[in-house]
Amino acid sequence: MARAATTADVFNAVAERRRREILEYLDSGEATVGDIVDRLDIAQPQVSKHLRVLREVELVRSRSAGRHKLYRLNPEALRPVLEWTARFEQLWNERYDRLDAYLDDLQEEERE
Amino acid sequence: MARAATTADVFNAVAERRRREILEYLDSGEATVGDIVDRLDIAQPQVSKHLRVLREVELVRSRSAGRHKLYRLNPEALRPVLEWTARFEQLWNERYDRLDAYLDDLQEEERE
DNA sequence: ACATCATATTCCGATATAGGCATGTGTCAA
DNA sequence: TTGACACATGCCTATATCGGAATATGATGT
Repeated sequence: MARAATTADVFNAVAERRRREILEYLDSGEATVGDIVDRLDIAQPQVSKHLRVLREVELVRSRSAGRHKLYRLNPEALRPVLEWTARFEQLWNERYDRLDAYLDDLQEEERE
Repeated sequence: MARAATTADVFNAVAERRRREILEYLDSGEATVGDIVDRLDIAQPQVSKHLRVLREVELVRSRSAGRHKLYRLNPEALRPVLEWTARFEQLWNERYDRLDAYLDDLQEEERE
């Protein structure tokens, strides 16, 4: 047996940097394959392939618009990752703070 | 180029089911390689290999105790995953609820 | 020194990837 | 219909995985 398919689940799909970058970009709204190609400087075929993987795990959805295809993020599909990760949250915060407080801290750090 | 190494970052390390299971098990405290073998029913060599990967990305630490080796979770290393995933959180909740409320809901669901 | 227990490493085979490049499919406009 | 544009797919190579089996390393007790 080899490594699990990238389409096996969201964890595998998201393990790839490029795909994470694509998702981050789509965070700002619908985008065309060409938009992604230009913005992230990835060859068009690879973008299409990555989008295929992301579509298979439901991380993105698409709709056709003329000869373009608009891709949009489906963040719901990331739930399993958040859920799984969050179960360990209390462990790295000895005072068992709530997660939102933790996230607030992160935002403050980013501000500096 | 092939797929990124499993030790390339935490995302890749955590993409593997077995490794996630090992981390979940270690959530309950230090454990021996043998403990993991027994509890998760994975062959010993594969457990050692998985632990190697997890160690390389700092997700676990180890200490020797006689002829045993005790592995413990280092949840800090999961931060990048939580941070990255959390940035999309507001998107899957139209009312922009706080994340802790979201988690509370999850707990209730699990209770049933 | 030796046998034993606990863990790590190596070799193997099967599989699947990501990127590069060429090509196919589909849509629009003249 | 033809050409141009947007996107998808196929083929190829290099690489890295996972599991299984065998073996190596390391510590313990006698």
